[in-house]
Amino acid sequence: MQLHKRTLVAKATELLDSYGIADLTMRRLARELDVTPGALYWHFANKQQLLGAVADEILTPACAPPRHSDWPDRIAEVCARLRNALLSHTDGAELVSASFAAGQSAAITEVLGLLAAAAADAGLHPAQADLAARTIMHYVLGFTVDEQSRMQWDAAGALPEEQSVLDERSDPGAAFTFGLDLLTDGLSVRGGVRPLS
Amino acid sequence: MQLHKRTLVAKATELLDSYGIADLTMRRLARELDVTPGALYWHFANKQQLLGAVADEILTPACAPPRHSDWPDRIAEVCARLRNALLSHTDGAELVSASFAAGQSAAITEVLGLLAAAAADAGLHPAQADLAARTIMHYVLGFTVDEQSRMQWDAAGALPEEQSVLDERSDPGAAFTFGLDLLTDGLSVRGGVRPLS
DNA sequence: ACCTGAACACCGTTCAAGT
DNA sequence: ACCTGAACACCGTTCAAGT
Repeated sequence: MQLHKRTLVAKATELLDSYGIADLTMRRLARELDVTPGALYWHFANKQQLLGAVADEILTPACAPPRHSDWPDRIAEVCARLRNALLSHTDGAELVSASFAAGQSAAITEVLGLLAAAAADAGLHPAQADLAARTIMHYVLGFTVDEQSRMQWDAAGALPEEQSVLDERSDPGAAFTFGLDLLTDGLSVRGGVRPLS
Repeated sequence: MQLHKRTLVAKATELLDSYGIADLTMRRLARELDVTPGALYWHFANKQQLLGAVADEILTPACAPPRHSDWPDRIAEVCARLRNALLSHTDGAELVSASFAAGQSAAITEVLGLLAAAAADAGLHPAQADLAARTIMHYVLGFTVDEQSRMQWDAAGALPEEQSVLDERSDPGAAFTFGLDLLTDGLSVRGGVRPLS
């Protein structure tokens, strides 16, 4: 049976979910597909490109058109979807972060577009809106890489167990929202278009 | 002559500056020091730990006590020093970013402390100040990784050459300041302590 | 205490040659 | 067009044994 880009990406995503990014190697992927390592290079020029395709796969849910019309809600919605997408795959944040840095994912560019549009609605000039979008993206990726590495570290080791108060320190969701609100507040100051609240 | 941690770190930094992070391998470092790869593992438990020590070396200039007393100036000062430190070594941002994610650098913790103190002066509660510090750190690292990869990409290839206007799009320094101001504005909104201007 | 020798178990990538 | 075979040039880490 013939090999296709999509079967490659599907199996790669499966490997990622089961064993993590360290074990997502070209050789292992080839073995799992019962082909020679060289075969993969007919479909992808190199590993970076393959990882970019996996990043696109992971980010599909985050690319859907936002439901909210108010710009602060739209930013919150896109970022929440982004974080959820990253968290639903083992080492998802790390993989997407690497693909972002390498500029290998079309889906990341799409998400950046959604964020830039929201920033423009906040009143920023196009060039500033682009910068703001990248800033938000860096925040979400950085935060989620942190969060996920802690999660996976805790899942294997001993963790202090059950805090009584659910403040920003113990609840990652609250911490995420806090940092995002910091940026959103900054946007409304610089853009001049304040949120409805 | 005996091997010491500091000679190891010094040679590793030298390798980084000359050939980049991809060529900073344990085997190459050993070769350059005229020892067997195994010798390195007497001084460092693993590669991550060695890279953490290099990150500490890189970040030394960023750990100096800030000169400014006003909190927004202090944040700007620390972040500018941080960015400069990263930019003065090949792949410096990438290396420190990795050590941050791995939690292997004491110097990063120190810088986080400086930022958290400034955020507290802006009027945030301690837990919030810690989160704000991490948010700023994610921004600076993410931005500088981007900037540096573009720099090094341009240095080897063809670049469009000389924009006439020095706006945020063409001037990395202005873009950096813009994103940082976004966060600083957010801090003053949430903290209630507005900057002097 | 500090290092060597030698191995273990891998990597990404290329490319002539086959079908 | 698509894949195999086989190589090239490497990795990080471990550990008995030497000094």
